[in-house]
Amino acid sequence: MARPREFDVDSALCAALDVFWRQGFEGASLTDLTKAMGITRPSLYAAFGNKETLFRKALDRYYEVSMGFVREALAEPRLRGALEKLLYGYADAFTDATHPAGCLTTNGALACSEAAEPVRLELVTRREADEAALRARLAKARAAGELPPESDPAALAAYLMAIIQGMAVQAASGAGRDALYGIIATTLRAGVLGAVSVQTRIAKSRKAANRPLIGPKSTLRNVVM
Amino acid sequence: MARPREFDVDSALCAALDVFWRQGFEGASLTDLTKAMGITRPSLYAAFGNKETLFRKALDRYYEVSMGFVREALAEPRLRGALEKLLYGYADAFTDATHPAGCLTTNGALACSEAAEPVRLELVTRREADEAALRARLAKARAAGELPPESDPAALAAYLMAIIQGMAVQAASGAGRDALYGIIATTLRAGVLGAVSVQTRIAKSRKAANRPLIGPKSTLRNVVM
DNA sequence: GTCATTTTGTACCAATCGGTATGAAACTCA
DNA sequence: TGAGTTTCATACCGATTGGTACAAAATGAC
Repeated sequence: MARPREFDVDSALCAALDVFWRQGFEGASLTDLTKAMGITRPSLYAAFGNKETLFRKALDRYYEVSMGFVREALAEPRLRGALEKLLYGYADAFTDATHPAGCLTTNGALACSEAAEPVRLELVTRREADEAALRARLAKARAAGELPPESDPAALAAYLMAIIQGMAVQAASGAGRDALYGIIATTLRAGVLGAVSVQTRIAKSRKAANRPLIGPKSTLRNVVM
Repeated sequence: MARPREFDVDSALCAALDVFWRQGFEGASLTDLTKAMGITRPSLYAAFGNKETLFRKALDRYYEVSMGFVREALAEPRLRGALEKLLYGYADAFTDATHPAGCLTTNGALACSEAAEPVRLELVTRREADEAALRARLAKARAAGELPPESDPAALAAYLMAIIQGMAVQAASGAGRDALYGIIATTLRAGVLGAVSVQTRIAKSRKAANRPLIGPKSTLRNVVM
């Protein structure tokens, strides 16, 4: 009943996502966007509203596609597996050769002019939601006895998010996948997961001795936790 | 022999620094800058060259003033003291109420348009230099026996820089000083410094037993390192 | 006071910013 | 073959971008 559009909305959005990812919200001009998307300005505005709504749709797509692993990582039954999948998933996403380096959520608008403030706040909200999801997973792990009762899921989540965001910064600075893997290895060896693995060993010895999961604190655990 | 300038170059640069810190290089317009500095555009160009050279001078000042603690932190004789001063110093700088939140080096230009690419590369270089200095300090600590010989200063430096940059992201997102202190506490309790403190305890017991500093590895250290 | 020198404010530059008006082109339905 | 509807390309909008030309104003040297 009318003239059909000559471009694919999905692939155009995908192209816009990459431009925002590489240049940030303010650094991406409409000329950059339309050129990458292969469409004209009026087509962009008819299909996506304006620059800000286009960014929000690109952000949704980013979470669906590139951050899809997060949900399934957190759904892992054991905490150690969940955190490993989570951290390595982020490292892979931040250094995926088919996309710009780093993280859209940190690249998009860490600091910006007053005009882009709504976008910045949206990204802050997303980061907070990511941290909340991780916090919930850690709380669940503590309830399951995978973390000692005196551990603080909020503090651990903030710590892990800092490492993830730090990896995002380093990836945006040119760090390769190997460098990020090294950071994760250090984290897993000496950090929170040290406690987790110790806890796991304790749980195993408890199981072998047929003792309850929740019991007196181990001196070993006190050292690392 | 000529008309004297009516503004103080230093305080004007200080004002420009805060604008760049809050809005990033691209997000700070000349109108924003001149308004904050209290000078006109020709005065700015006469005194500072152009926008990019102004940013570089502001960046130098940032390192001199707000990052001055880094040098003295790394100069601490013991590694534990050095890293504590370093981490808490960054947390304080990122949440100093007299300046914008976060870190100029990450806020300035993580992702940007092609026009700002030289500035972005300058910031990448600065971050690399910061990491190199930390790496050198860790290598010195390993040579002094404060870290086990099999530890990797490069990996540890990348790990610590990730935490620092992650704190910068969270501060820019509105996290307060307490939140950053919590991240540091988690790092010190479970992370690299766990190894350091264990090592220190081992060294102390060695000293008490009048044994050499470098000896067989402790099983305790194997757990956390 | 006069000159040379530098800073100041104003007013401006071309280029680009995000966003649109307009009319031709392309489609479905009748 | 129209009528109706939507997308397309072009050309444009006012506002803002980084950057300057220019002349008045303010100084020290003579």
